[in-house]
Amino acid sequence: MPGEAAKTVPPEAGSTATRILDAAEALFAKRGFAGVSVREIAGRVGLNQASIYNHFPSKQALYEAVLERGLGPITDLLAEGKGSFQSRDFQEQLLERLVDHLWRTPHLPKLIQREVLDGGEYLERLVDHWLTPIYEQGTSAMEATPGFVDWPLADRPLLILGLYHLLFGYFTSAALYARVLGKDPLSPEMRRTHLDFLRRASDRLLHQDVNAPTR
Amino acid sequence: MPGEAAKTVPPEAGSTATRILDAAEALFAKRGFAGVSVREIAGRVGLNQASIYNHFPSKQALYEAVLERGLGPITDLLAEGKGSFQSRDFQEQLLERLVDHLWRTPHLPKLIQREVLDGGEYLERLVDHWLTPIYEQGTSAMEATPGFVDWPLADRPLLILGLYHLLFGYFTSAALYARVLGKDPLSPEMRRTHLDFLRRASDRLLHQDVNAPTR
Amino acid sequence: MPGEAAKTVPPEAGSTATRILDAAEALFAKRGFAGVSVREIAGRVGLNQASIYNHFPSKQALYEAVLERGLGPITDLLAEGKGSFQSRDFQEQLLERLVDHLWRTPHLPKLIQREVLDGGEYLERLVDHWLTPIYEQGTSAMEATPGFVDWPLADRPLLILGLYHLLFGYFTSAALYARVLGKDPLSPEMRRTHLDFLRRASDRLLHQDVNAPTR
Amino acid sequence: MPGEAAKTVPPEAGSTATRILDAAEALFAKRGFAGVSVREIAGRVGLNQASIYNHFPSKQALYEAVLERGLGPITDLLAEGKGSFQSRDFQEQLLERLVDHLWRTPHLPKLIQREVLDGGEYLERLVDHWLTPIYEQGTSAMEATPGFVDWPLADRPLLILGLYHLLFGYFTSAALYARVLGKDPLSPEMRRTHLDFLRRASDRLLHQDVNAPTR
DNA sequence: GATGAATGAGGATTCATTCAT
DNA sequence: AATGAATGAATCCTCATTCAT
Repeated sequence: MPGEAAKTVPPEAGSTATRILDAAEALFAKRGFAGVSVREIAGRVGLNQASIYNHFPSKQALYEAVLERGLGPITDLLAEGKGSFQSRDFQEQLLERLVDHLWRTPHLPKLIQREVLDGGEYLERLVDHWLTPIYEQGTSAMEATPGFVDWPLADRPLLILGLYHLLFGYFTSAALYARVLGKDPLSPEMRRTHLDFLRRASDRLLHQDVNAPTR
Repeated sequence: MPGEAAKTVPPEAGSTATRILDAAEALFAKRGFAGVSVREIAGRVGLNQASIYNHFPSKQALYEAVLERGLGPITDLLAEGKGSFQSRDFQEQLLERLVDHLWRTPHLPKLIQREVLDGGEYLERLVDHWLTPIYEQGTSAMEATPGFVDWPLADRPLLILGLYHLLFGYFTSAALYARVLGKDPLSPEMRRTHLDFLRRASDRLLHQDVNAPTR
Repeated sequence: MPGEAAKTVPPEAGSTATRILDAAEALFAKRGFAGVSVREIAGRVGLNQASIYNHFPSKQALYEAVLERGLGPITDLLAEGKGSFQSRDFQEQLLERLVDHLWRTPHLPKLIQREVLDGGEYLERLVDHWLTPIYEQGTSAMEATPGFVDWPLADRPLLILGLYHLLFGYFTSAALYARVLGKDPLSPEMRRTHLDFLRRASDRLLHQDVNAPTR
Repeated sequence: MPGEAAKTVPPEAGSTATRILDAAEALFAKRGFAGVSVREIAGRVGLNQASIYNHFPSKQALYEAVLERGLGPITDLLAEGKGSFQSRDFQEQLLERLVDHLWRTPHLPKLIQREVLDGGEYLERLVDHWLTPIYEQGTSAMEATPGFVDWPLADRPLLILGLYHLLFGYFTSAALYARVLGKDPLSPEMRRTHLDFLRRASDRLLHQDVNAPTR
């Protein structure tokens, strides 16, 4: 998108390590691990290249610190309501809070999507240790949701991941949305539209008593 | 990152240029433009790095050739039925043919997603020259679909892009699916499940007479 | 010693790889592995830094190639007369040929001494595979030499290694000799003196009927 | 290279400066000036790299302090008996005291040998100001030793330097000895063997009435 | 006296690209 | 069409050193 002109992280914005993480997060999200040089990250923070290594032992470690920092709140969010997935209210609330968080950290979905595309090993750990438990618990909780059990068993995992794509896709494909919609998808006024759409879509997919034949 | 099992493109598989494109497609899909070196592509084809330049003038040009080759059939597919989006039969058929094509070229969605994440300028051209016209025509055609006009005006673009994510996400996130499902998402037996799921999901989103209050 | 002004290996002197080896040998001998940069080696050969890597995969590999090339002839020399150490004539001849070789490759002893000082692993392989067998065979052959068996058993290994130091020390300490002697120790006229000295010294240590009390 | 077993200089062992010197001596001996980083020296002493500069103005100065501290006692030893070289008793005694000193500071010969190999300028000063006078005085004193004057004039400097190699070589090549002898050359039980050998060897080279034809 | 952070210079190595063969 | 060799620029990272705290 616009304004590629080297934005600098303002010097007052938190500790040096935090400012490095901020700059790295933005850059890794925009161009991926291989597409970003340590020099560039340092430049954004107004540091010499070598100074990065006073805060992080390697580019890889910095990358992982970025992921860690970004993913923590999300897995927390999910883990938090471990026992209450079956309540529709909770589901609504969770959706709202997730959307909220993503709107505040729009780099995050891109980072995750890049990690997923790479099949990176960090993803592996994340999925195994955090997501799978939550996923399984969530799934079993959903068994109580009428609209969910309408779906064939085999489709249910795809449905859940589909919901994930519906949610994350908006951010990972912001560039595409911008082009197609003709307006900035991250503008404040799009936020409500986005949430409304997600509510409606998940409603149709999850909470409807469906007798309609698939054809 | 892992899984480097040096697959070589077999010498008999088409012209040298084609074999280069094949190797490049797989690698660019897996690791992105910046994450792949010309040397590595050449290695996969059993060529010296210099030889690549007998077939493509630059790495960038090779990358674009890969995109061109991959995207052509898809835009053709879409452009083909320019006038007939309003028929539900056609929509069903289009979905089936798209899924078909993607199953045959599973690298493609990854390439596209990377392009989208990068906000690459190639994407720009593609969207402006090809997708936007089709998108607009498709949208206006869909106005005849009852399940579609149930959606608020503002949501409709999001819905269409959401369908895109539902479809493409399966491939872009193959690594995630593999981990979560515990089985190879590209195995032949998953194919039908995937198509079934897509049918059911688009059905619910598009073709249902919905009176259910969104809450 | 004199003339530190970047001597360049003349372009006509053999293949590029050989010229790299020559330059590297001289530099590694003079300043050790860590004290020499690839850039400097390349500079001496009149090459760009990167070009070195067209001929050797790494600095370490280049270093080992230098050792290999230098040590080969010496171990060959030793291995050659495997069965004939007991003949005094052969011993004389061996000494002469060794001295000859070292005078032609005066960098070599320095390289070896540096490797010995480092306790490098290359030395390990060399000693175990090449030197130890020769050493053992040589030792047992010497049992027939009267002047040798005069030495207490425990001293014999030290004696052999002492002879090695007498021989190699002249080259490893060339700088010291230059300073102390006040003349270039590698000048042609010193060569005979050196050989004479070695003959006389080994004679006294090895071939004398000694009854003199050690004190 | 191997054997990095991070030995730390114990905190109680003397003043900080001394502990730095100890750590630096061991490391410089093992890997040479260029092969050791200030960070590593600091690490061994349990200090931050910057702290080194509270005690020594530069890496180079630290290196020279190490040499100074190590070489002082040796040149003292030699200078001490300036007038009494001609006595055989003194020679014996000197040898014993030298060996003694070296066994207590086995890093020293390695440091010296590295300096010699480098042809370092510190060596230059050392040789010119200290060694040459002693060497000349020693030589002229030896003129009274019958076994010495048996040697041709031209050989005599080589003989003296040869004795030096016999003595120092044991320490500079400790790694080689370890490998060839199959036991630790610095173990206490080797000490006597070593001294005995040196006595016997210098005896044969220096104190024998030799009529035996060199052949 | 100790240290965390900063930095310019330089370390080895890889990059995409060119060119003569 | 293929390649070995060459190269300038860039890669990540380490170096010795400085300085404010």
